[in-house]
Amino acid sequence: MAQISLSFPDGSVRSHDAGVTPAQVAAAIAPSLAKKAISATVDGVHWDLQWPLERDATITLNTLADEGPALELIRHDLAHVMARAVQELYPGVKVTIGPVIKDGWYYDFDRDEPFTPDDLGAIEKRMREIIAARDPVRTEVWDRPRAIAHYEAAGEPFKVELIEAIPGDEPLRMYWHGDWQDLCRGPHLQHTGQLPADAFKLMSVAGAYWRGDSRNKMLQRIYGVAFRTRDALKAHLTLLEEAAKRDHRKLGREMKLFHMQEEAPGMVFWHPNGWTVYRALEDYMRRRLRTAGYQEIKTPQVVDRVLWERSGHWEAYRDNMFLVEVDEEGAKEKRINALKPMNCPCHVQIYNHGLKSYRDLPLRLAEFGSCHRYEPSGSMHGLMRVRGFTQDDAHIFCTEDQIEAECADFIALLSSIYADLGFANFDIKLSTRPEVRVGSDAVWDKAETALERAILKVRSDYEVDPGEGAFYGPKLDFKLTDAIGREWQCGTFQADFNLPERLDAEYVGEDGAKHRPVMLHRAILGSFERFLGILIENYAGRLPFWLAPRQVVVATIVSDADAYAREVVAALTAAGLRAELDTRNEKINYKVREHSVGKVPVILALGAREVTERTVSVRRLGEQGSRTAPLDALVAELAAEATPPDLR
RNA sequence: GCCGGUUUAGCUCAGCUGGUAGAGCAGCGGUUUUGUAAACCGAAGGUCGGGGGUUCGAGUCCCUCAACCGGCACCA
Repeated sequence: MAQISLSFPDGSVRSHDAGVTPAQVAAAIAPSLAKKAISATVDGVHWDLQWPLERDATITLNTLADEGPALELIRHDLAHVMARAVQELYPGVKVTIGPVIKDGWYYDFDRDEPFTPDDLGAIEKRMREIIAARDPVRTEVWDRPRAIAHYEAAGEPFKVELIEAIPGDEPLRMYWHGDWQDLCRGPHLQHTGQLPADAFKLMSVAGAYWRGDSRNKMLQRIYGVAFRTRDALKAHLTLLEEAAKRDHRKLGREMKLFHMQEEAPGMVFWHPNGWTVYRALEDYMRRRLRTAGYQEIKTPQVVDRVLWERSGHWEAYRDNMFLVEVDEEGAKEKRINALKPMNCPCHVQIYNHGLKSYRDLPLRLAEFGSCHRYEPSGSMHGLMRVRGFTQDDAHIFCTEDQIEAECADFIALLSSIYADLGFANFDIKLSTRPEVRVGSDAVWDKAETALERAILKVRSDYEVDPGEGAFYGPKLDFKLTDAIGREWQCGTFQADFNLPERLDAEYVGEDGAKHRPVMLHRAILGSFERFLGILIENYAGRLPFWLAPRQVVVATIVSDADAYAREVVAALTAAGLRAELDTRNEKINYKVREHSVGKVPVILALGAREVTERTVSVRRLGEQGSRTAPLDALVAELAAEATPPDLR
């Protein structure tokens, strides 16, 4: 029999018969290793202990101590164990897929009855029994007809469909956990006893469409989380609790920032505190855009359908538009208007006024554009996904040759703004040409390269999403993460070869002839609403001083300090600070607690001593103690701190 | 939009198998003048998300609509 040589991480090389399995290799080294091994990594590929090795390779034997492979296997095997538990407890349930995801796994089932929280408990219990049984994991390679026949006989139509979707005549791999069988590419553990019975938890059940398509049947998805140890699981659950405390919907209530109500779903009622933050952010953005060469404009909210017909929105986007019907006296038919869902067509109207020369380009028109979109009811989420929102929108009209420079400038501006606002890290995604598109391949080549090169000027890591671009041009998405780890698109940069054509935008070139400009849609915050939601969560409500709605609360300890407190508030206000007075008949402990909960960054406590000395006792949010400072010095200090980052 | 869950006082929540609603905090009135994360006493506060039905009787059971929460789909 042929020999193969296996190189180990410590540099040693061992010779084995071809076809040897990693399990046998481990056994040849030490019985203890054979026992605790969970998988191998063979030339960088995660390899099942049962899979034969046919040629020379570098090999690492993994144990539960190796976090990466261990977590992957634990989560993957738990998905199988859960599916087995479900089929044992609820005969007739059909299985589909169960992949590993961040922190855990899910498995989608087809069952007529819904799973209840009680069911989750029962399933977990059954899973622990399967783990305690230490059932062996076994694998075999089957050919396609056999696999299909098996699943047809077993009444598992989803599995049949999966097999049929696997390309070519690839052999299929079957896995058994005990007697329970599943189609799976592996790898898996040696036996269920290698699973940590106390380090996983079933979290929730949710609907999910078969193969992610809303035209398909809705299945029931059970989510689980798993780690290597009980402590790691507990740490994860604690993290979730902490994240829940940062939820902007909860903080928005506690900090009296905004509310929403049934009569206007997806619309925000901004309260004084929240609106203060909003305006501080808007003022900042206005300054940044002005210095970056943008001109601010304002366009109508309500626009006749004819413009939306011309722009193409009427055909493509009408279902998402709020329509306004106007019954004009004497008119033959009702006139239909729509609340603008986007600003672009209006911006082109401004561009189209007057003849533009190539010398006018690039022309950057910015608007804090209030838009309304009828979002699906199930997609709304606090401030993150709303029906009425304001974009920090702008459209750059330029030539194809200017795309790259404009994109590079944009990314630089966005990076600087994100940094000012506390986001050093964000993800960039480049979406390239889809199947159905407008514009020549030459133009797409040019635009995609321009975007790519612009990114590379700033950083090397970005994700490419082939085919996910808009039909009118390639785009960049800039994503930030919320408290619960969900990603939200904020910034965007989209090249558009379509709208200038549809709305007949042109400029006179150097050659005296008329040309079509390219239109670049771009936003940095995305929407003020979403961005504020993310800001609140990112800072857990403790906004930077310059953005804090109430920067200082002046709280009296005794009523004899009331007059002086009013004087202190006046001094702070005169220095441009947002200060509030609290002379209520309450103990200082009470006031400190209440304003701390309200996330006020600075509390000034005033008692008899401060009145006499003309000082203030300063307590910073999050700090335990306090310090005493002369009033004038403190006012100057805070005024400096309140300066927005771009004015420092 | 789809699946599941939830909706009781301003907020957080209790209310078992149907017998006509309860707590803490907040708010209000009073006492207290207080030194850095909740002083004390008192009175009050709810058509139990909307509508319909079953029943002698519905917060509780059924239907329906809505909003919200978690997913899925959507986010040209």
